This record gives sequence, C-alpha cells and structure tokens, in this order.
Amino acid sequence: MEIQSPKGTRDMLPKESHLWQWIEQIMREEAALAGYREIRTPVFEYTELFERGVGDTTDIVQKEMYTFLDKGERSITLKPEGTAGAVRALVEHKLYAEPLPVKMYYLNNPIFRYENPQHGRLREHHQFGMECFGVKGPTADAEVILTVLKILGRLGMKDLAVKINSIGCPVCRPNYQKALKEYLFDNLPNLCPQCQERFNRNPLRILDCKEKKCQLITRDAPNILQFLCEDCDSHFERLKVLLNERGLKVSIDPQIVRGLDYYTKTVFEIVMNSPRGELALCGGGRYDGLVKKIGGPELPGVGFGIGTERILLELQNQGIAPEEQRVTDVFIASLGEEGRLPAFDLCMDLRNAGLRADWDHLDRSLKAQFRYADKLGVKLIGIMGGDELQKGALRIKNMLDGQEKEVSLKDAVQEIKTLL
RNA sequence: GUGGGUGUAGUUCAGUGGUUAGAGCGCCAGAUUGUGGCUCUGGAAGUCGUGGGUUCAACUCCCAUCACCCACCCCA
Repeated sequence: MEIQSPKGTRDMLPKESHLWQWIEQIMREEAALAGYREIRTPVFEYTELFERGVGDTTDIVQKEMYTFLDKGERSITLKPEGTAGAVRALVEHKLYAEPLPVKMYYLNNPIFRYENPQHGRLREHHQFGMECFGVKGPTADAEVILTVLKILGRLGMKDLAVKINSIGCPVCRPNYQKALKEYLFDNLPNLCPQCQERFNRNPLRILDCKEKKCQLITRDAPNILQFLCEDCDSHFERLKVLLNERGLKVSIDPQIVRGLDYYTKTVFEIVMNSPRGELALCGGGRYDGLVKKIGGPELPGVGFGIGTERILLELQNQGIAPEEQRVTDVFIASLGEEGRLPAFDLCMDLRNAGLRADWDHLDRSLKAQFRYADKLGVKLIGIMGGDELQKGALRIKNMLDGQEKEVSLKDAVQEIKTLL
C-alpha cells in the first residue's frame, strides 16, 4: 500500500509555492508597516495551556485537539489556534516589560484540529495572525481589523463581509447570560440536545447554533449589545467611529460569539461567500483577561487569525490567483560530448553573475533540449556546438522572436545579461 | 463523531461477469544532415485504492478497510 499524506493534510507542491510566497510577502509588509514583528512559537505546547487559554467548554478543546503523552508522560497538544502560544511566550519571556504596546505577528503557523475534512477545512492548516498587547482602547481593535483588510485588499479580494459584535466583559456578561437564560428557560425542551447542554456551561454559544429550531428561538432573544456596561458600550461605539472614519462598512452581528472562551468586548469575523455558502476567512477579537489567565499581569490584548488555505480558495473563487513567473531565464544547450563541459561551465558562470540559468542534465539531443527549454519558458537559449567551440563563440537565440546572433564566448555572460 | 457519493495509466475519464483493460491531455522518441511552439507517426506507462468472499471466470457482484469529495457539527 502506497503511503499517503495523513487524512486532512495537503502537500504544498513546487508549482503552487509562488502563491504562498506572494501572500506571505504581502502579510509581512503590511504587518511591518503597522509596527508588528514576527514571533515563532513551537508547533506543540503543554495541553494545559489550551485548556486554560482557549477554554475547556469549547469544541476545540473538548473534541478537536491532537493531544498525546510524550515519552516523559507529559501531555502535549499540537497547536489548535495561534493566540495561546503567543501569549505564553509573552508571559514566559516577560515581553510586557518592553515598551507597550507589544505588537507581534505569526506567519503561516501550522494549526491542527481533529475534524472531518471537507470544503475549506483541513486537519492541518496555516494561519497568519496579529496580536497587540497593552492597549485598552479600541484603536488597537481598529488597527488589526484595518490591517487584515488591507492585506486582503492588496491580494485583490473583493466582496468580503466584515461582521463585528461585542460580547461584553466579566462585569456585564453575567447580566446578559442571566437574561438570556431566563428568556431561553421556557423553550429549553425545544432546543437541540447540544444547546441544552450549552445552557449551563456556555449559554452564549446557543446564539450561533446552526439548528433551525434553535435559531427560531434565539431570533428574539435579548440583544447582548443592550446589556453592555458603560465601559464596553463606549469601547464598541468608539470602535465603530474609528472604522467608520476609515470608510469601512461593517455589519453589526449580535449572533457572533466565537468559539473560543477568551474573548471579551470586541469580536469580529471576515466571511467570504464561496459557491457553497458562507465560510469564515478570518476571526478575532479582544481578549483582555487572557494574559492574566496564563500567568502574566493584567494586560489587555486584541488580535485575529486568518487561514491561508481559505485565502487561496477565495483567490481561486474570484479567479485572481497570479500566474507563476518564469523560473529560468536562459538555457545553455550543448551539442555532442565535447560541448557538455563548456556548457556546464558557462551555466555556472551565468549563475555566479546572478542570472537564472540552466542546462541539460540528461544528455539529450539538441532538439529535445530545445523542447525542454521551451517548456521552462526561457527567454534565451545559448547554443554550444562544434562550430561555436572552434570559434570560441556562443550562439544566442531569442525564443520570443526567433532571432539568433553569435557572440564571443568571453563576452557571453555580459551579452546575455543585457539581452534579458 | 453521524449520513451520502467516489476510488481504473502522471492526469481527466470511458469500460461493466468472459480473450492481451482503452481514449484525450501530459511524458519520451522520430519526421534526412545542429533549433522550440503547430502538425503527423511511434513508444513507455495501470498488481483497475487495499484485504477478504461469491463464481468455472471479478475492474465489474458482496463484505470489510483506507483515502478523497459532499452534508451535519464546528471553525480559519
């Protein structure tokens, strides 16, 4: 039986790597423009980090983590999201002692969730994320939202919907939870079994249940935005002003509650309309209690994660993925045994001069070498045959117009450089 | 985790109980003497996902298993 890549994983092949590199370059540039520096944290962490950070009532922790005991009997978990590891590193290295705010991004971190793969969902996927620590006010929320939108804009994406909401803080959320539970209590038997369980553990999650009967019930549920305390309410209002100021159209969606427990105040999602329906491309929000929960000081934070595979999907949906550019510029063809060594030599000299040059590794006929070079899409072919060798010359053919010229071998590198 | 569909050359697919399993594209080579794209000709390439079973005979029928696709759940 042929060994395959594990279920829910994909190989990134050489022919598609240019897309990843293109996306990564834009992400790096925009993060840098906003003053964020890269952090790289381990692919695995102690399980406890996610139980404490992400929250043990979440689906992620309850049923989707890759958790195992290592040989020292430590419980290890492959990262199921990006924020917890960044926060752990912040606390462990006391980065909060540096000038605030501390701004960092992670680029295409592998993320693992044990789920059944389907459209736009893998067991291993990659996320870019930004985290800003130490800012209480909504300017940081606005900064990360605007930055990710700028990235998506530079990638050429259109028609993405931005949804925001506020889910309050430990001061006001209990009041809302109480009101929500009172409202739901009479309908409790009519909720789906899962929501009945959520009722006690995490009633907010009932709001984004996809079951029709639950949605009917929650449609007229109390609106969390009406329960926000003064602090949360003013934060949300000021955020809307900031986004509005930059001309950003966002929709307020009180149903967004997010699947991670650490969020406070702002939560947001960017969704795309794939042919198969709405798919979240980016999710994030504010997590003011998380740093303390992980063992650090009282330090607010806000950030997001965005899935690179889903960006690629959306680029394909919109038909805007760029073509791969030419990989090799010049090919040195040789004729006969005596031509091989000089061709090899010239090819290496061209590379040393900074040109993308290749030659025939497979001892093929001249015709086959031309066919191969054409498939590579090279602009120039240098021909090293018996005639040229005798004269100490190189014949250069321009593959775009078919023109040929002969130059002296010692000028060949310079000549090719100017022709490219 | 639950339900539905699919699995045949590198790839997209055809085949359907009965000889040596086919096609397009791709790959390799040739079309007189040192030259790509177009055309023509030829060639290589498959233990028909894997393991069992039924049968004189299985790519074809049955069972199991694995993977992929889709839906649910949830999410990026």
